[in-house]
Amino acid sequence: MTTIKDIAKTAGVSVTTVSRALNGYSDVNEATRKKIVETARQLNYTPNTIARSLVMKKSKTIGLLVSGFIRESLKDNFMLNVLAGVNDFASGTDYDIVLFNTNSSKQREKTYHQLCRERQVDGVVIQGIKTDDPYLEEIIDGDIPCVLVDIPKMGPKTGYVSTDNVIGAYEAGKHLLGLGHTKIAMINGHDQAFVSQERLDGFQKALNEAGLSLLQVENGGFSEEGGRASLLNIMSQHPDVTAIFCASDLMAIGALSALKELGKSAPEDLSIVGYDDILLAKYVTPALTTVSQDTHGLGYEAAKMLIGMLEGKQPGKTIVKHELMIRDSSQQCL
Amino acid sequence: MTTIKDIAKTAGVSVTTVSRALNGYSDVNEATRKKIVETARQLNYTPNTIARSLVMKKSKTIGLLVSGFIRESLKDNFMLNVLAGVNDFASGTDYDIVLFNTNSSKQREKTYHQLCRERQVDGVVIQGIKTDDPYLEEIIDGDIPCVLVDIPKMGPKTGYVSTDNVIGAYEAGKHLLGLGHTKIAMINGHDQAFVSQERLDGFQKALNEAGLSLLQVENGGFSEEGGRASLLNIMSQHPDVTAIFCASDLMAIGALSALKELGKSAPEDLSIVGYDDILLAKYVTPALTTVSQDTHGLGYEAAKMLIGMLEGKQPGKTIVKHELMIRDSSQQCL
DNA sequence: GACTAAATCCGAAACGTTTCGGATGCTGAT
DNA sequence: ATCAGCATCCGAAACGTTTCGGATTTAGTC
Repeated sequence: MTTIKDIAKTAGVSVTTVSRALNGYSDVNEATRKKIVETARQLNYTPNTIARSLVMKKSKTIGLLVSGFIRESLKDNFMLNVLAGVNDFASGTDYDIVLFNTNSSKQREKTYHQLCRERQVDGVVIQGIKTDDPYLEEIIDGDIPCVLVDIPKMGPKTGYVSTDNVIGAYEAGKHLLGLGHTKIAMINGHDQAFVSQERLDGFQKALNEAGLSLLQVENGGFSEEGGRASLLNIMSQHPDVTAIFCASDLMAIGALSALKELGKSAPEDLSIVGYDDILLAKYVTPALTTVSQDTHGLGYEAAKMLIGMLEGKQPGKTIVKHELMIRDSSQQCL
Repeated sequence: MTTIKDIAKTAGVSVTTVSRALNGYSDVNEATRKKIVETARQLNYTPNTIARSLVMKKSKTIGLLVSGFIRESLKDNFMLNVLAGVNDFASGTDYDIVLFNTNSSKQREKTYHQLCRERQVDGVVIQGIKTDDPYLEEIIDGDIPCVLVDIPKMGPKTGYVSTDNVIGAYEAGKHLLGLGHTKIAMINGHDQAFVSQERLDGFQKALNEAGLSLLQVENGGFSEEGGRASLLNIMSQHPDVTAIFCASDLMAIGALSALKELGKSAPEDLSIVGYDDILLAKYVTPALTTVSQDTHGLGYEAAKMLIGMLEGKQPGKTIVKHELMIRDSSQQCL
C-alpha cells in the first residue's frame, strides 16, 4: 500500500506538498504538481479515505437504516425501492451508502444515535420505524443530519420526505363514493404507523363529506395474511359491505384471495382498492385499483435532501407525487 | 464528542489502560475496569471506528458492487434480493455493508480494485458484471477478498456462489420434452452473461439427449421488451414452434404479452418456461412455469463465504438450490 | 530479607492524511 | 542595498485509536 509519504520520498518533496498538489491547491508549482501526479500514478497510489476521514471529521458516507429489512419486505418492495432511490441519487455524488442493521441482537440496545456516531456517517436516512419507537425523539432532537421517510416530523437537523397520504386516501374515498358505494369498510395497517393514521384520516374525510362513515376498521398489520383475516372478519360482521379500502396492496391481495375462498369475487361482489401500487398490483387478477406512490422518488428525494443538508442547506419537507390508479378491482356499486 | 482521552483524564488512568479495559484485555484490574466502564457510560462515549480502522487496518465493512443498479433492476428483483441476503447475513455479524456505485461518470475509470482500496473495505461481493468486463481479471487475481455471484471463477482470494444453471436449464428441457414438445426455441439473455452460456448449454444438452436441437436462439437481453421482440422474431421465422424456453422470467413475461398480441395464448398455442421465479411469475396469467433460484440465498451465502474468508477461511464455491416450478404456462404438446 | 513471578499499569509510537503557520528565494520597485 | 510582495515549499501538530515494550507494585518462596 503506497502512501502519500512514499510519493513524497520518491518525488523529493514534502508530504504537505504532495497533499496539496493532489488536492488541487494553488500554491504548488505546476511542474512539481505534474511530477507528483505522475509518481502517484506510477506507484499506483490510492488515497486512504479512512485517514482522510479521521482528520477531516467527515466520512463522506450516509447511513441507511434498514431495521425491518427482513424477507417479508421483499414482497412489497417498499424498502428496497427507497434504497434504490437513495442509491441512485448518491451515485451521482461522492457519497457512499452504508446499510445499518438494528435487528441484530447485540446491537439492539444501541440507539440510532450511537450507531451513527460509531460508524461516523455524515448523515442518515431513516425509514420504517414505528411511531412509538423510543429512539425516534432522540434522533429528531439530535445533531446528526437526518431525513425521515414517511414520518412527518421535523427537527433542527432533520427533515422528511413523504407522500400526501391524507389526500391519497381521500381520493381513494372519492373514487369509491363516485362509484356509488355507501357500505364501506377499511383494512388499515397498524396504529404505530404514521401512514396508517393519515390514510385513515383522509379516507374518513371523504366519507364524512358525503355524510357517511366507515362500517368497520380492521388492522391487518400490512401483511397479506393480515389482509385475509381482516376481510373474513369484516364480511362476517357486515355482510352488506360493498367496498373495502386497504392501506396497502399486500393486504388488498390477501383480501382478494380470502374473497375468492368465500366463493365471491371482486369487483362484482366487492370493490377493493389498495395503496402503494406495488409491482404485483397490476398483474394480479383482478388488477388492483390502488394509489400509486413513487417509492423510488421517496428515496431519491431523501438522499437529495440529506446531501443538500450536508452541503449546508436547511432541512425541509418534500412531498413526492401520488396517483390514483383505477384498474379492475373496483366498479360501480350495483 | 468524547474520546478515550477524556475517559482517561476523568478516570485518572492512561489511555492505554482505557483502551485495554474497554476491549476486555486481561491485564487490567477489575476495579479499575469497572470505573472506566462507568465513566465511559457517564460521558456517553462511543468508540470512533474510523480511528480504530486506521490503526487496525480493518474497516469491518464489506462492499457490495451494484453496478447496474438502475430502475430496470427493480422489476426482476435479482440484485435487491441478493442485497437483502447479504444484509441478512451481515446483520448477524459486526460487519456493515457499503454500496458501491460504478455507474457514476467520474468513477467510471476507476477499477474495482481502486474502489475497494479507497473505501478500505475488507472484502467485496460482486454481482451483475459482464463476462468481458476488463476489470474482472484484475479483481480475481488481486489480493482483496472477494466473492462473485453467478460468475464461476476462482482465484487466490476469490470464491463464488451460484446456482447450477446447467442442471436447471437441463431440467427445464426435460420438462418440455416430457410434455411431448419437439419444436423448441430459446430466448437467451446476452452473450456476456455467464448464466446465459450455462443455461444454453444445459438446455441444449437435454435436447441433444433426445436427439433434438434448438430451432432458433434469440438474445433478449434479459428485458421484457427484448423478450417481446424475440418472440415475435421466432414466431415469424418458425411458426411451427410449440415451446420456448426463456433465460429469464422477465423475458418470458414479455414473450407472453407479445403472444397475446398475436392473438394466441399460452399454454394452448405455445408452452413457455422461464427462469428465476421472480415474484411476478406466479401472479401473471398464465402463471409461469419457471426454474426457481434462491436469490436471497445467493446473497446470504456470498456474505457468509466472504466473512468466513475474512476470518481466515479459504475461498470456495457454494451452489444454492434451484427448483423447477411447474405452473400453467406449459402443457402437453397437442 | 532477597529474589522471582505475576498483576497491573503506562509512555510513546504508529496508522495516513490535512492544515496552520511559517520559511525560503525571487522579482521588481524604491 | 533594502524591502515588499509573491510564489513555492515544508515542519509539525492533529485526528482517536491500538499496541509494543517496559515500569512499578505486590505476593510468594526460599
